[in-house]
Amino acid sequence: MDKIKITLPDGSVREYDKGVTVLEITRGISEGLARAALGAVVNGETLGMQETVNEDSAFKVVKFEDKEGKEIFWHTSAHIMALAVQKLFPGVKFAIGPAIDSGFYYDFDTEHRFTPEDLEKIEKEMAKISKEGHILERFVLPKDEALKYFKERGEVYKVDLIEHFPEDEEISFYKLGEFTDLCAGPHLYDTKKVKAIKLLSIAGAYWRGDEKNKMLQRIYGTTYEKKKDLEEYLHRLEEARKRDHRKLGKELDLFSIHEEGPGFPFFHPKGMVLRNILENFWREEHVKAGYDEIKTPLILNEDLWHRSGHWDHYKENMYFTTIDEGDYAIKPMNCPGSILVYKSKMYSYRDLPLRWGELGLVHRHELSGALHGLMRVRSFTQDDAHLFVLPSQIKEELIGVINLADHIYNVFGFKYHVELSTRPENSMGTEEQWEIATNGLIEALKEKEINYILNEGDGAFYGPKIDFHLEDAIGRTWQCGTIQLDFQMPEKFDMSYVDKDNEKKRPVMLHRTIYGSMERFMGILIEHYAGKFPLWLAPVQAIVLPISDKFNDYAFEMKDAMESKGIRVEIDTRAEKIGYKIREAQLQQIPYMFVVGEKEVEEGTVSVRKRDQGDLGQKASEDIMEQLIQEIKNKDK
RNA sequence: GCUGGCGUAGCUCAAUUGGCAGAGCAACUGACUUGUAAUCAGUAGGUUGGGGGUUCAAUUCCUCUCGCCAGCUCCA
Repeated sequence: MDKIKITLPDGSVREYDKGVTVLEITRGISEGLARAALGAVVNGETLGMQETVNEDSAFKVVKFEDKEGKEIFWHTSAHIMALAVQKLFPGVKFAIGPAIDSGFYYDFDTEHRFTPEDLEKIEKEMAKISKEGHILERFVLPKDEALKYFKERGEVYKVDLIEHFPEDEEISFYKLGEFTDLCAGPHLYDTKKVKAIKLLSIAGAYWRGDEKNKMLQRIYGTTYEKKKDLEEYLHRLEEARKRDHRKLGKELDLFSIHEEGPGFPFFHPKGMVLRNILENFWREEHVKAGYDEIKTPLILNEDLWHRSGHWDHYKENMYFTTIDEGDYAIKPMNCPGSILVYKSKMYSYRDLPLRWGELGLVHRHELSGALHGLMRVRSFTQDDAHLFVLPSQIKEELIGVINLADHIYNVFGFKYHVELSTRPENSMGTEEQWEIATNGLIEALKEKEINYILNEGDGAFYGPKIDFHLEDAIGRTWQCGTIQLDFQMPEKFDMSYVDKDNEKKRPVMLHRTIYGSMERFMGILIEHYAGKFPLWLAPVQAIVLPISDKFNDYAFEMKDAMESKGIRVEIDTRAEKIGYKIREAQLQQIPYMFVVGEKEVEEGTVSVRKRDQGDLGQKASEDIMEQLIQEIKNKDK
């Protein structure tokens, strides 16, 4: 294996395997202060670092994988930005400034309103700081001295942070020029590497993320060592903007959202073709997986929502109405409806598990600022299902749902990861019930050998959940599927089945979605494919393009032949040149274009042109299309 | 909801210190009858998101309101 040679400041040379990024080398010094190991050289290049060190250790090399290396780079960049802001805007108070996925931010508290012009000024100042090559120096203070340090300087946010630290902990600081920050590190050795700098945006953010706290001003930025890498990143941002489903939804005429109904999307004919394909596919897969389908009403009386707990836990997100002086609510979730279906008769243990799917339209009053195209709306159709199972069937049924989700995501070529959310503060039920439910989910995940991220306290009010987060083509993730294990609703609604021993017993309820919602899933699909849908999803699969109107009759013949085979085909008979028609068909991302002119009429064929770029996919209709093309071409042979 | 920014033709965007609202594409009409990413000519299209105010005069300044965008919070 390739080795990296590192020359340490004392002249000694060490070798490390390639493939790890060695960013930090530390050296112990006296007086309880840690200082930079000066000038470690890796493959001829000076590296830097800072890290906690005790007096005994001569050197400590901390190896970072790529991701952590970037974090360090951006974290140092945040400090550079803070120093620049301190210089340009004296009196600014500092909150926090971490690295994030693709850069960093810092939260500031100041009367001054940052403007785009300010960002340019700050960028310039940062470049200057970078060039000057300041060293980041680390030192520690006991808690009381650390508090005193920031109190004297009026840094209320730093004081607030330190007050939450344990009493006996040493507080670590990093000093960069005139800017000294509370910071655990680690950092780059100096500022020289931060060469390509771009501040991206200004936004509001609450202190500690709590909307009751003061709103601070957050500046987002990103930095790279090489200008080329920054340009590549900005290019990727631009590409992401190009595949924004709100833009493509308009261009491809799939859906629209109007001022008359913020958060209530309208689906156009082509959008409905896509939506219906998704629904049909969903139904086919659920029949195979042993599901039945139900449908429950949108409006149900208020009393039901009191019983379900939604009144106490979800009221602020619900819409209400009055009918004949009675109080009603528009459903924000489908479960109570499903429960009423269950309660309409008696069940034997032999009837369970019941798996009831429902494409259920729900309405939720989301905050106006949260609305986002199809991804976050106020009315949406969940591809919901409720499973009523014996306690002994929990694990098996959970695994069944996980398998179904995995299968469906694979068809679309989505990668995904799973997150587990546990009991929130404002929830129903006993500690014991929550533990059993949470362990049930963990066991199913273990059995499937699925790694997951834990979100403490993020569960639904009636039970813990696992969420499936899908990754789109450019690496962003979106929460779609969810599985929730619920002991509360069956109890609230006194649900039962009759067991072997002739005793009435309580079923367990599973809530789950796979697409999540038709709307969000469509939004993700549009961005995932950048509008270049695989053939089986394309709203228009083919278009017939006559060279001139002399060939219209033949073109219609071809169109009819394809339609009779179930192909979604259009025809463009306008008096335009063929180049113009092809350009339009290409912009509409139509997978197949069939050009017909004199030659084709004579030979009884069509000339096939495939859409540029975009995988036509492997599912279903691909075969039919190819077969059809062959049939037309071989017609007279 | 909060902080900041933005709303001009169906779309993408112009309009100097407040001084006659414009262009390209799309649409429509006509000509052209076309061979693989934009044929030519013409026509029409606007209470400048909405209300109120300042002014001789408001797309421009002030104010309220609605919507959109980014972020926070929240979430399928």
